Amino acid sequence: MDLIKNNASDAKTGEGKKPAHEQVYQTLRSQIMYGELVPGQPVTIQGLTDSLGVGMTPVREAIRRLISDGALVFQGNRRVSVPLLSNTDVEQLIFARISIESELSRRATAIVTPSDIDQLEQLDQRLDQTIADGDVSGYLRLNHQFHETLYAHADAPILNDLAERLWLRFGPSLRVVCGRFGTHSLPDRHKDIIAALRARDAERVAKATAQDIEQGMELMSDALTDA
Amino acid sequence: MDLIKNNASDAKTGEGKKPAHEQVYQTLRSQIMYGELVPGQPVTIQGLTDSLGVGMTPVREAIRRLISDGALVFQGNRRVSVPLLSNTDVEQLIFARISIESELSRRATAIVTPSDIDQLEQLDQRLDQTIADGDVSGYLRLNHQFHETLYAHADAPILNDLAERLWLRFGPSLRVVCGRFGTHSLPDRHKDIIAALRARDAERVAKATAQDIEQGMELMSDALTDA
DNA sequence: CCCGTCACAATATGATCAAATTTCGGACTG
DNA sequence: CAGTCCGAAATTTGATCATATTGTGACGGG
Repeated sequence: MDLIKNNASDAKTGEGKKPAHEQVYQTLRSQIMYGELVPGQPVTIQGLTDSLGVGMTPVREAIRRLISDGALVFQGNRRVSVPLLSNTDVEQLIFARISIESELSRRATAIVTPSDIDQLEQLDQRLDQTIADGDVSGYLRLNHQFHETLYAHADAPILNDLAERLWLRFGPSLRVVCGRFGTHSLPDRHKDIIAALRARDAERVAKATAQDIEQGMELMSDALTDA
Repeated sequence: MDLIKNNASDAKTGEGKKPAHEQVYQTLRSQIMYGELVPGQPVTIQGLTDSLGVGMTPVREAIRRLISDGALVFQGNRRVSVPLLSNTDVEQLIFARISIESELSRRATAIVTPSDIDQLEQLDQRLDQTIADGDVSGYLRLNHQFHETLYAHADAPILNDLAERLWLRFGPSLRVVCGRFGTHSLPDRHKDIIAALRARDAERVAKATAQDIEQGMELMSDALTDA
């Protein structure tokens, strides 16, 4: 919330000078992706201008962008909310994720360096820790970071973009599942992925990725059906 | 409860019920998709406010949305333009289109009614006419409409959304290809698709769709390489 | 050739208008 | 007499615009 005023102060850090609408977008995107906003929860422009302390134009732009991303939906007349996934939605997401992300894994296999793989392994170890601790937020962030890091090495920006879009769609619902079942039931095929990466076996990497996705998503599907 | 009220005030566009930012989005989207804006061409906010006769807020929102769609790109410093596809871009688009759109075709096969198929055939006949006439704009619109109509019967909004996004990306470049080579060299696997639909052979429909996509996209790839 | 100044375009805010939902009051019915 | 239903006013929210501010790039002078 203080991210608006510090334009002048942290100009020396070299990181700043992002426009406000970009910051609002990043903030909201993170809140949605990691489930700080509950599915079905309404989102109002004026509420956000108030809570974020910026004018309405940047908020409007960020919301439009997130709607286009599928991270927010246009609920009837002039009302937006975090989407609630139906069973058919989840089923489509499973197909799309497996298609796109398996390919990203496959492409990354030939490109990653051994040190990249080490970095992934480190991420996975921290991920295991969050699972052991029951740290849902940490799990969501690190799980995403693991996949994001892997896919970043595929050198395929368009496919990457599609994958990001898919993650934005199921992020909020994944949080709900974790909140209900805890982290212990979560699947983790990451060790298979890492081993296959070391072996430079692209098909095995793709297969492990597909399994990781399928298990996680079907868990989500079951939980949503139950609700 | 929704009585139709005629807004006689808006004389410029002639119709009135959608918000302005939505109209701006649709207009720009259409111009980009059907190649009325050339790839690489810069797009300015003020230019659009002037030419479209609306304030800048709606224009800004529309542009953000189109950037998120991948239909426009953020060229460095506060400048946006229609994207120019590289070879690796096209190659990724081929993969994604075949993955997603083949599945849409597959799903549509079980759902389409005979009259739906007749409608598709009618579209395809009009499409042939545009090819014979060398009518590039008509070809682009009808070709898109053919696929859109087919996919609409797949009852898979999320996959549909992904497909639309992909079309937005290659639309402008497709126009360039047609402008260079004319319409006669364009592939048309639509008759295979229609025949397979009538036979209710989902795999054959998917295969024909994949071939239609691959031929068209590779033609585009060649043309871009040549340039 | 470098630096300062000027101009233009984009960003951001607040005000204003329109629409919709909600709430409150009254009337009608059981 | 009480409960419910309908309608109008009020509040809340969204949409648009006009305007001020800021940053960037270009042009000209030193």
